[in-house]
Parts: sequence; C-alpha cells; structure tokens
Amino acid sequence: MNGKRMTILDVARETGVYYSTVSRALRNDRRIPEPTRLRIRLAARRLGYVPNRVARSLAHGATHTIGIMLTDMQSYFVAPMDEFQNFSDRSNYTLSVHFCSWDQRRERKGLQHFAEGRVEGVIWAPVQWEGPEFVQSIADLQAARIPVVMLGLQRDQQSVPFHQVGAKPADKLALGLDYLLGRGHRRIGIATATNLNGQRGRLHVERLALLRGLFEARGLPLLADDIFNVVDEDYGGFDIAAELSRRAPPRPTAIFALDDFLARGLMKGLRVLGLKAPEEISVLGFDVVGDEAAGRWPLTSVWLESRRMGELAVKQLFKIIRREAANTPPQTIIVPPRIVEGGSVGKNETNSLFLKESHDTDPAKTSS
Amino acid sequence: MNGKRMTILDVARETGVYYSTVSRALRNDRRIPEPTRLRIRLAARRLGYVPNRVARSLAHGATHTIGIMLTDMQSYFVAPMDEFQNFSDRSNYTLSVHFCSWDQRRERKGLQHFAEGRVEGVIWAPVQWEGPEFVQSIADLQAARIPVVMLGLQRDQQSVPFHQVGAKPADKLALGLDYLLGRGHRRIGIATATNLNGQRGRLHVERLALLRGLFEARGLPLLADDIFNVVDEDYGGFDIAAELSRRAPPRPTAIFALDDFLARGLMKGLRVLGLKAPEEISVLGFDVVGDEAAGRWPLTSVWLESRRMGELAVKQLFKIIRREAANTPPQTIIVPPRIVEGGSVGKNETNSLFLKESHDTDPAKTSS
DNA sequence: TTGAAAGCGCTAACAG
DNA sequence: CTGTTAGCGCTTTCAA
Repeated sequence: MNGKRMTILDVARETGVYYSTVSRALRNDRRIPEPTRLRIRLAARRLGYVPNRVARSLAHGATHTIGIMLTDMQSYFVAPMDEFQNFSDRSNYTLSVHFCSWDQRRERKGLQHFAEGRVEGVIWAPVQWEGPEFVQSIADLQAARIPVVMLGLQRDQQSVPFHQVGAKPADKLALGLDYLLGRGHRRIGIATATNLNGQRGRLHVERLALLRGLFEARGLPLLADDIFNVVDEDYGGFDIAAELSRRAPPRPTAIFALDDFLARGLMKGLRVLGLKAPEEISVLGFDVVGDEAAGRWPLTSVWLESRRMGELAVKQLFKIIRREAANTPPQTIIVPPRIVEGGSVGKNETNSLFLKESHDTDPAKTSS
Repeated sequence: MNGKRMTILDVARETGVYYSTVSRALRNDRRIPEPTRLRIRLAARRLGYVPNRVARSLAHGATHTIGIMLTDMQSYFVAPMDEFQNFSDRSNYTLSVHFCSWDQRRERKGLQHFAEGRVEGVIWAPVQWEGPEFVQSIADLQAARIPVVMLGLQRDQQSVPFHQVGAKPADKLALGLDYLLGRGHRRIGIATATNLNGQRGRLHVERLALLRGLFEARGLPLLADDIFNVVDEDYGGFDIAAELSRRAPPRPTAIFALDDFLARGLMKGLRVLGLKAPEEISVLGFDVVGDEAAGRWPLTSVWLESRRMGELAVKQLFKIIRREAANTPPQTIIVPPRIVEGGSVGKNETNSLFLKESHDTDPAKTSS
C-alpha cells in the first residue's frame, strides 16, 4: 500500500517478461501478440502502475504538452480556451495553463517554466508588448526552440520574431460607427467607462480616443453630453438607461456601448424602464462575448471574435509544431471585424420574466 | 541559430570544465568558487542554454509542480487561484492548471495527466463526487502516491481517502436567514433563478430547497409571491427591482438574493428606481465574490469564503507534501459561514454616477 | 574543489 | 516477436 511507485520493471517481474516488452505492450505495440499484451496490461493495472511521463518524455524527447499563458481568468478567454482544448485533445496534446494576473514577473517566470519544461509550443496573451521581461521571455522561448503564437497584435508592426493573431480595435470601431450611420443615425451617443481600474479602464480610454478620431474623420459632431462615461463597474448600463429616460427627445437616437457589460446592462435597463429599443433608441454593443448565443442574442454588436482568434492561434501553432510551417517567417493573422445583428430574440424574451410556482420538487419526494 | 538545444555538455565544453561542475554551478552550489560559477553562468547565458526540467525531474525525482483541476473559468476561482499562486511561488513550486468544462471525461484525462506527470500534489474541485470516473481518478492519484485536497465537501461524510475543504450551504443559508430575523424582518422574499442552465441553476434549486426547509423549521411563512424566480441570466436583479417597485407596501421588507449577480443587480435596480435600501427594503446577498472590497462593499452578504478555502486547501496540501502530515488520516476542513456587512460605501457611491469631460487627453499632445 | 561514474524510468534501434 | 543495449539530460554519490 505505502510502498514505492511501480515501474515497468515491477510489471516485468510480475509477468515474467523482459521490461521492454512491457513498455511495448503498454503502448499497444502491435508486435506484441494480443494475449500477452492483455496479460501485461492487466498486471500493470493490478499493481497500480502509473506510467512516468517524465521518463517517457526524456527518452523520446517529446512532452506532448503546450503551454498557455494568459493575463487573467476573464470570460474573454473562455471561448479561446475551449478551442485550445478541443484542438489539442484531438491531437493528443495536453494543456498547461498559467495566469499571471497582469504581473509581468509572474508571466516571465511562467514562460520560463514552460521553456524549461520543454512544452512543444506556447500560446501567449502578453501583459505588455515591450520591456525587458517581454524581450527576455521571447529570448528564452527562442533559445529553447519553442514556437510561440501571440494572442493579440503588437502596435507597430515591425518584423517580430513571433506569430500573432488578433483584431484591430480601430477597424472594429469604424465598422460599428459606419453601421449606425448606414442605419440613418446622425446623433450617436457613446457609453463608456474610462475610469475603471485596470485593463478594462485602459481599453475604454483607448476606444473612446479612437472613436473620437473616427467621428472627426467623418465630420460627425460628438456632443459632450452624449458621452455617457459611467463609474459603476458592472451595472453602469443601468445608470445610462435611467439618464436617457430622463432626457427629453432631442437626444441620441443610438448608443454605441463600448463593452459587453455596458451594452447588456443598458439594454436591460431600457427595457425595464420602458424605453423601447430599437424603436425609441438603438443600442450597438462592442466586444460582446456570449458567442454560443450568436443570432439568438437580442443585442446587435460588433463581435468579439475571441473564439475565432483562439481557433486560428491554435491551428497556427500546430502547423508549426508539425513542421508544416517550420521556417515560415512569423505571420500576423488579422481577424476581420464583424457585426452580428440581434436576431430572433432568445428564450429569455419570449417567456415571462419570472418563473412561477409549479415545477417544484415532486411532493412525493418531500415525504421521505 | 537553428541548431540543437544546448545542454550542460555544451556549456562544459565551452568553459573547459567537467559537466557535473556546470550542473553544480548552475544550481549555485557553494562548493564551486564564485568566479568559476560566474564564468559558467555567463557562458550558459551566452550559448542560450535553457535547463531541461524533464531531465532534472527524472534525476532527482521531484517535479516541483502542483496540479489544479477546476470545473471552469468562473470568477469563483479567481481568489483561490490567487492563493495557490502566492503560496506556491513562495515555496518555489509551479502550478499546472486544467479546466474540464464540467466534463468528467476531460477531468479524468487531466488528472491522469497530472498523475503521469508526477505532480507533487493536486487541488481538485470535482465535477461530481461519484461515478466510475471519480473513483478511477482517485485510484490513479493514490497509485501514483499523489496527495489530493478537494475543494468542496462531499455530501455524506463517509470516511473518504482524500482531504477536503469546503463550506456547508445549509449553514450559510441559516446564518443569513437568522441574520434577517434578528434585524426584525418577518416577511422575507427570496431572489433566485432555478431555471438557469448548468451548475448555476442547480445551485439555485438546492439553495431554494434548503431555504424552504429553514423557513419551515422556524415556523416562518413563505409566500409563493415572495419567491422571485427570475429567468434572466445576468440582469435578473433588475426585473426583481422593477417588480418590487410595482408592488404596494404590503410586500417583503427584505430580500434574500441567492447569488452574487442577483444581489448586485437588485441593489442597483432598486437605487435607480428610487426604492431606498435598506430603508424601504433590505437586500441580503449570498456567495458574493468581490473579496478585496470587503467592508467597502455596499451590500451586506453571506460571504463566499472562496479565498479562505483556497488558502486552507493549499496550506493543507503543502503540509502533506512536506511530510508534516504525511500519514494523517484525511481531514475535512469546514470553513464557517460569515456575514459581511456592507460597510462604508465604496468610491462608486460617493461620487456622481457619471464622469464629466475634463480629464481628457492633454491638448498639448493632440497637436502632434 | 573537481572528476568519474552510476542511475532516474523509459524509448528505440539493433540483434537474434 | 522478444531480448539486449545504448542513451535522453541531468543529479548525486564517491573518490581523488
């Protein structure tokens, strides 16, 4: 019970064969006849043998693992992770995930761990695209001959020593703005939250600045009063809805909400407060996440193509790992922006807002 | 550039010492004199040598890695993960994280991977506490002599072959209910969402059932109309707020909101709709996550002690790894429930709801 | 202080 | 088809 770990030697001894025969049997080598194989596998199971991947990897020089380095555990990453999983499952690779919590030192250490662990590839959403840690990490990975695909795009597209997959915020915002213009809107408001802490706030600052430029480039006026810059982390959309319902009709006919939470909170708020969307006011979302709901989603939005990005990233990585694109110069894959129109309203809209008493626990069961 | 990976042999050749000297130098063995050590480290860096942890682990038999198996990437796990990171950083261990997306097959495969990779310990939040996969995974881990600490509690406390850390839902609900009773509330409503898909819906079903029992045990009436069972995934709290504001004053004086989202949406909705909390109606949250905000949080709530659970779990695991508790019988650590009162209101409450134009980009910069 | 050599658990090339 | 043997890259005695 509390002895040493079993090795193939133990299994060999138990079954009376040579230990390389055990090794082969356990890997289902067709040269070992079926019955022997079975006998060996059974013995291994009986003894509680667990193969040692450390030794295995050292021997044949492949870890069959890929490393994922992410900034944090945001829902943003759920869809990409799902793609990583699916793809590597199919290829019989395993994922090793690290979150650095926006800490570049942690990021550096984690990547070093990947490099020393000889993962066969890395997908990395960097905290920053510069600085000594960043450069060092790239160097480590290169020295260990580990291919990297970045999630996201570096700002200035110099020739960089890594592949990258991402979307361009400016293109996405332009698409959204032009969509609204195309629908006849001339007074367009912006819902944003530039003052939030951390990355989310920074994104809003960037988006608002870009959007300002786009308004200007199109000769479109942007009234200070039409920038709804909220302070509430998660439910700010509700404040905007309230503010809008307070305003007399010379008001924006559309609101471009610069993130998922804001957009959905705003939609919900408008509905609860009795302002009809899109009849009285239109809402366009940005970077909306819930991707399975595409089409059934009541909100029209510039899509966050995170699933697509994940898919492209992992495919590119495996291309390199499989030497199909070994010495390809690093590629920059840009995901084109896309608008998904709020289609047939989801289930939440068709039914009542509340569930009524009826489908309770079976009374027969409560008697026990 | 595109040659083979460097090994200590290359470094030895480069520096003219024996390769075991290199091994020692790189691990900062004090027997190697300072200057030699430095010379070797420099050469290693120059050559782009990256230590091979696979080989290292095989040689000394320790991977210095712990495996984390989680059901999904929910915010629930952010605080525990943070504790895991902090603790293992300090002990110079690295984390390998897996998410199984509530898929028991994936969970099984991932744990097997951990076992074969000889991680030195596992923290595991199981999808289910039973079934063949569960039993097999436990067996694997035991066969590989890998200690496990579970995140969560098994229902019937049989003597189980693993440590576990968790809280009891019934205790938490009872604490919450008695808190409200203690504040004089007699007509208490419940905000829930039993119809949501996946785990969240299941949790609501469980909580509502438990709470029903607690009401009954205290001889407290629970009106069907006072169960606000919403259908909206994220903003159902708004719907409840709207419904409450519609009702004439013989209505609940307090609402026990059975999850974080519901509670916060409800609070926000009440404020926007002009219903004063807690003067006109009290809200008690449940399993509220935002733990850094403790005290500054405007919402009184039965706390989700996820950080504490994470901390206790990782501490327990390291105790076992360090043999301080090697052959201790598996312990069940129960985190006592706790209510955190919404203290001094956070920054979001003191200021206006909107940010006004003023702190824009420096005009000096726009001129460029 | 450093060199020599054994070995971690397994794979794979080569015989037989 | 199975036994033999040589590593994989590193750590760790044991000598010198």
